[in-house]
Amino acid sequence: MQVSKSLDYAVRSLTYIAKEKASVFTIRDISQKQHIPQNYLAKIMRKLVQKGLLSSSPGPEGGYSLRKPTEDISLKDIYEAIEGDMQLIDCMEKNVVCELFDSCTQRSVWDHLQLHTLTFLNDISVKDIADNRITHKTK
Amino acid sequence: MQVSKSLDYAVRSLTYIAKEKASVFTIRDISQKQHIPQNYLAKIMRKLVQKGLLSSSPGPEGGYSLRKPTEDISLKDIYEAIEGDMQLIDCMEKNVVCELFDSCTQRSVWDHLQLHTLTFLNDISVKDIADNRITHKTK
DNA sequence: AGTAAGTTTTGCAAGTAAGTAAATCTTTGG
DNA sequence: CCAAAGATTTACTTACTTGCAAAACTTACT
Repeated sequence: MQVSKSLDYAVRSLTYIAKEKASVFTIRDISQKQHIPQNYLAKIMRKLVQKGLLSSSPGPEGGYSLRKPTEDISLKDIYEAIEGDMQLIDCMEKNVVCELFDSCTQRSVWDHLQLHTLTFLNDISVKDIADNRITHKTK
Repeated sequence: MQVSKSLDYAVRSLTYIAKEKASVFTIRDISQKQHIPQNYLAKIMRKLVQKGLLSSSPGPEGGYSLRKPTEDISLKDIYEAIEGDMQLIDCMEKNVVCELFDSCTQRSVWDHLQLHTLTFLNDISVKDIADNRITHKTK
């Protein structure tokens, strides 16, 4: 159970963007400041663009910029942009009716953990991180 | 962010053991009943033995048995037996003083999530799962 | 001593995440 | 139109997880 590099890089990049006042950022800038491999970052940014978190434009004066205010971008949004819908485990037999289903008390444990985690991620915005204000409201 | 197969298999196996009344279980039995690849399971069981959750003995009448009551084995114990200490992310530069440390508001987000997750795992025992009683006390 | 039932170890193959390098497309400005 | 600055895409390593197979070790029993 690990947060992937991709997700960490994505959050790191968006937080960087949130902290700076500029409106357009290049891959080179972000990758240098945040120590992220440039071509790898390019792929990550692409996903963020495709999912509508960022817009991009090539050419001089080009780069990436935010599509919405940073308080409206949650960690859950970033997670899903990068990794797709969360699925903490793959059920034993994919796309097949699971023989073990009836006796599977297992499943609900991971479901609970997943719900917990999603709630946690949903409650934190990029702005919260940029402002270093990440006390999670445990309800 | 995924629960590894290894961890899922480990929990599944221990839960199976907790549910049955026998005192000794063979790899073959567990792998057949729980649909877990036999040789892969062997490696997992080995870890559980090394970490003191199970004892094992070869030969006829041999197999694996519990080292302590199932209510005293938490998901956290199993996690740590299989994966080692939880580390949701590897810091940017391993074993090196991180240049970004001062401005790294990132880190504490993952620390919070990790703490959350560990608390969750620590509150659930194998017995809880076997008895299908996994309502987590969100405090 | 020998054999069967078990665990334990070793080696290999496929799939995926992470990283590296280079080529290609797109816009801006002369 | 041309060139430079940028994003985008493609291809190739590297390491790790998962899975598979076989060999090696250990105990109980006859």
